[in-house]
Amino acid sequence: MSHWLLKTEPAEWSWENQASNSGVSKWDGVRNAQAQKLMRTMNVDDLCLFYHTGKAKEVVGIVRVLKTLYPDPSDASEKCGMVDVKEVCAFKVPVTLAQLKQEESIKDFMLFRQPRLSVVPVSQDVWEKICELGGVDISDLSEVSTKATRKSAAEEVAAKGSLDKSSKKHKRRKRNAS
DNA sequence: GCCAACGTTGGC
DNA sequence: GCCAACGTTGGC
Repeated sequence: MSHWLLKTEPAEWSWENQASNSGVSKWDGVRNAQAQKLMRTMNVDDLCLFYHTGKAKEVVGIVRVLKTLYPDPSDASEKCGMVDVKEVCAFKVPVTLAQLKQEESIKDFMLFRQPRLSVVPVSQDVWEKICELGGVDISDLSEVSTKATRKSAAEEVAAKGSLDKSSKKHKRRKRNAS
């Protein structure tokens, strides 16, 4: 499984927006060729850091890839694709870019070297570090992921109730309020 | 197919 | 608001 960082300008699409609609959304509007190439390699259940650019400049939560790349109808050239993502959890504490830049252990994070790229690969080291800083328990995430992998994402959504029932240890995730 | 000029992104 | 770093466009 791979990890990613997805950037968004909160004025256009924020974590609060993501949390609505059962936390599910299309990640459309990506036009950059390199970002498209990276998105193409995303797999179902890959986990992504949800990053606010602009004034905020901080990682605020985690989303999971629900559907791999498919055509983005908002692209007139019909060449660009998009993925579907679903909210996994919010960070207990947002992790700022300034904070990350001070971390000696993740100096080679691609986010620093290519600040304009809106889809950034995240190494395991960086993933663990950022989740730790955000107050998120990674083992809790792998439980969700492993379970989801057994069924396709579509099935998971459809069979949500039965999944909940059949899993003794299942921890109920926070439903989006608002 | 090169490259200058221009546009865009996003950190500072 | 500025500017560095890219990306894109279009003339040649």
